[in-house]
Formats: sequence, structure tokens, C-alpha cells
Amino acid sequence: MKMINKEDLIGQLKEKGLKITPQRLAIINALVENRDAHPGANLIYTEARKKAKRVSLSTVYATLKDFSENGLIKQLEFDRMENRYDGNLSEHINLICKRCGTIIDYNLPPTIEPKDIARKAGFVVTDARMEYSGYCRDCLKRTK
Amino acid sequence: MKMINKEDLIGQLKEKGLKITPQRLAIINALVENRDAHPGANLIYTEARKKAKRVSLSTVYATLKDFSENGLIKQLEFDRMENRYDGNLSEHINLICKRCGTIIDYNLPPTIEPKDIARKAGFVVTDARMEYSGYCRDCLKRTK
DNA sequence: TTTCATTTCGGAATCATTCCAGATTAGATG
DNA sequence: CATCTAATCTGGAATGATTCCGAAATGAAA
Repeated sequence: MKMINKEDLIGQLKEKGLKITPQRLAIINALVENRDAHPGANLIYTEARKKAKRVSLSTVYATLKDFSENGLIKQLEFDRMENRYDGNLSEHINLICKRCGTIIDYNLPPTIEPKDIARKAGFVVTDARMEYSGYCRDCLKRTK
Repeated sequence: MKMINKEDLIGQLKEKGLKITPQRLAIINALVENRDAHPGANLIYTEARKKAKRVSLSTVYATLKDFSENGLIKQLEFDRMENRYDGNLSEHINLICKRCGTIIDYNLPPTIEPKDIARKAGFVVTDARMEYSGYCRDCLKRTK
């Protein structure tokens, strides 16, 4: 399971010629510390502020976008709900609770081969998104 | 492959006690005629208008939401891009082109068992979303 | 230390989607 | 067929996450 960590992220910034700024370090910290929560931009903003006072929401958005586009993290898009960010880069399904918004990782052995898709549909896969939504254990309990 | 069709959709409306209105019929027509395009709300609006002059965008949104929530169609959510609607209710992957937005269905044999997820993660799956994005055949050609 | 492309900032703009309150209507009932 | 009512429709305003913008600040190379 390939999970983001501080050193890797900083290393990747250097590799790609991106500058190491206090804001980016604070955002990286927030991302790594909350990687299991699949945080949204606002959580990252709040957490990053605790460490480095000088971070704006614009910067958080720009940075998360940059990171996603460079493959450092993965963006989970929604329309009404805030986008969420995922530091688990292995093939997995995100289990998204419809009631409370919790996102749980569900690891699985890779079964579908991008190669087959390229051959059969002439489509080159660069990003995957697999999500099941429904109700998490806690929310199921609460109903009873 | 379970694809939506006019008769089924109308039948489901009746079953669920929803009224058959000219607006809904126009939207159903537009959905069925464009089911391969994975249309967005605006395309449905434009197409529905051609048949029945009296349809508002609000109604189109409300209706597509209703239909999705009732499982008649499936909503594909994005943050910046318009949401799209899918009339293919079978398990399949949507191949989404990053450049032109085309969405292609890629059918596959069901491999992951919701039962396993319920057992292992205590999570009850009600909806699935599987998407690969990348570049479609046409866009790949255009680059060369 | 100088330089400059990159990054950051705050506030305004965007835009798909939802909300709202009033008007209309499908379809059940007699 | 006429009446009735909950469901539906409407257009315009509101929402809210995200992006855009021009100006100010700054990392890091020379």
C-alpha cells in the first residue's frame, strides 16, 4: 500500500522544480497527518494555519490542485460536497458514507488491466476512480 | 446490459406514484435518445425544449435528481464540469476523456462482491462508481 | 546580494446547482 | 364531467466551493 509521507512529498517537489515554501510544508504536514480522513480543502486550511499562520485559502486550493495534477495525491470530486483528497495511491475503492461523508479505504487486488482497455477501447488510462457509496458501520448502528 | 428505455422509465414513475407530466416525458425522451452521450443537464434541457416548449432548467435539474435518487439513471459527479447522467445501469467503467469530456462505456464482468465489503468493512454498498480517465481514441489521434 | 520566475494573497468573479414562494396541473374521487 | 389537493413547475434569487486576478512577497540560483 503506497501511502504519502512527508519526505516523499518534499522530494517530489524538488524533482519537479517546485519551490519548498512554508505554506507548502504546512499543507504537506496537514495532508500527511490527516491522510486517513480523506480531508477536504477546509480541513487542510484549518490544520495548516495551526502550524504556519500565513496560509490563505487560495493557496491551499492552488496547492492541492498542483499536487493532484502532479500525481502526489488524488482528488476525489463531488458536486455539492467539498472535494476530498486521498493520500493512498494504491488501487483501492473508496467507501463513501451517504449520511456522514466518512470515506473508508477498501484495498483490493488489482483486477482490471488498463492494457486491456487500451487494446479494446483505444483509450489510454491515466487516472482511476472507483467508489462505492452506501452506509458505514457507525451510521448503520445509529439507525437501529 | 441493462439500458434505460422509454417504457421502463414511464413504468417506474407509475410504480413509485410519481406523476406523468409533459415535462417528464420530454426529459425521458431526451435521456433515452442521448443515452450514449452521457448527457449533462444543459443538453437535456435543450433537447427537451425542442419537444415540449414548456420546460424550465429548474425542472430539468429537479427531475434528473429525482430520477437519480430513485435509481432510474445514474449521476456522474464532477466539481467543475457539469454532472453527467448515465442510462447504463449495468456494472461498467466510464472512460472519461480529460481533453474533450467524452464518456465511453466499458463493460466488464462484475468482479468485486458487495457482500465481501459488507462482511469485511461493515459497509453497506448502495451505489457504485468506477471511472477511469485519460485520453480517448479521437483525442489521441488529434495529438499526433 | 541581486534578480526574477514562482508563489502567495485577499477579494472579486464564476457557474453549476439548489432554493423559494407563488402558480399550475395530474389524476383521484364523487 | 367537475372538484379538489398534493405534487409539480417556474423564473429569479441565493448558494457555496472553486477559480481568477493583479499586486506584493519570496525561494533559490547566480
